[in-house]
Amino acid sequence: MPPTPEPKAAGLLQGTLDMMILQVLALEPQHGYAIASRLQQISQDVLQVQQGSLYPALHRLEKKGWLAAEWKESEQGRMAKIYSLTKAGKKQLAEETENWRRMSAAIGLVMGTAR
Amino acid sequence: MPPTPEPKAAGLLQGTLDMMILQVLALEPQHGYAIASRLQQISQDVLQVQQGSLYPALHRLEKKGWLAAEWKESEQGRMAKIYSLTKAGKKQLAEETENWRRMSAAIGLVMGTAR
DNA sequence: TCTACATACATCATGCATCTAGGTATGCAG
DNA sequence: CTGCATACCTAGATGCATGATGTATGTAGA
Repeated sequence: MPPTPEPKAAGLLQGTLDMMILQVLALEPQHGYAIASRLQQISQDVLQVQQGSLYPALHRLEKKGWLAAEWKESEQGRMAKIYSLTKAGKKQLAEETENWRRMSAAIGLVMGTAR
Repeated sequence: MPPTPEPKAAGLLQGTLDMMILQVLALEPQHGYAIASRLQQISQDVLQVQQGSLYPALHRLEKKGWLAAEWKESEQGRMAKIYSLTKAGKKQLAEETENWRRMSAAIGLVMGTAR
């Protein structure tokens, strides 16, 4: 058998995916597939974004006007849908970030992880 | 109109309620209503646990064997269902706490809140 | 006494984000 | 020509939080 299956980091925290997508796009426009890779990479493999979560999220955000999409060529020389933050998306990101801070701080208080 | 409606701290982070209930009960056995009050108080009013979330969660946790329930008199002199952590619940709490740390740290990395 | 409010439990319908599992298509390495 | 990484997508199931609603009791105040 394999060396030890590794518990495998479970799913995402509900509600944080949208925020993280906005954050990644705030740095630089990206296509979906790349966003997922970035998140996994930045988080050192803790966050694994399933495609079945990713694409619905992108469509959700675009429909709400936080994102704009455009077909372009990716770095690998293929067509890809490049997403970028709209002005409304930037505002939304600020709001969600602030809310995350409040929430995680509150949970920290409960869990005795203050500081 | 009222002085300013106050944005009102939105709901909980999906998946964190179970962990927080376990944590509160790790300090001292409590009945449901008191658990909700504690959480709100400890979090300085950021976390508002709806009864429609609370009681299903308690039943969920009891069914899984993390909690044990017993009818006793509350401090206010009424009958109340007092919940306490089982041994399995203690183990579960440790696991969920560890997972929360990993997750929130990972999100912190993404959001540039490392530290 | 009557009313309102806090305590204390509970369920149901709804909404919604995520996951699993499937599918299409292309380009490149072996 | 086979497999893998890239790149997009959807459908169905699951599971949790919410809002609404319901019951019952004790107590403070009018």
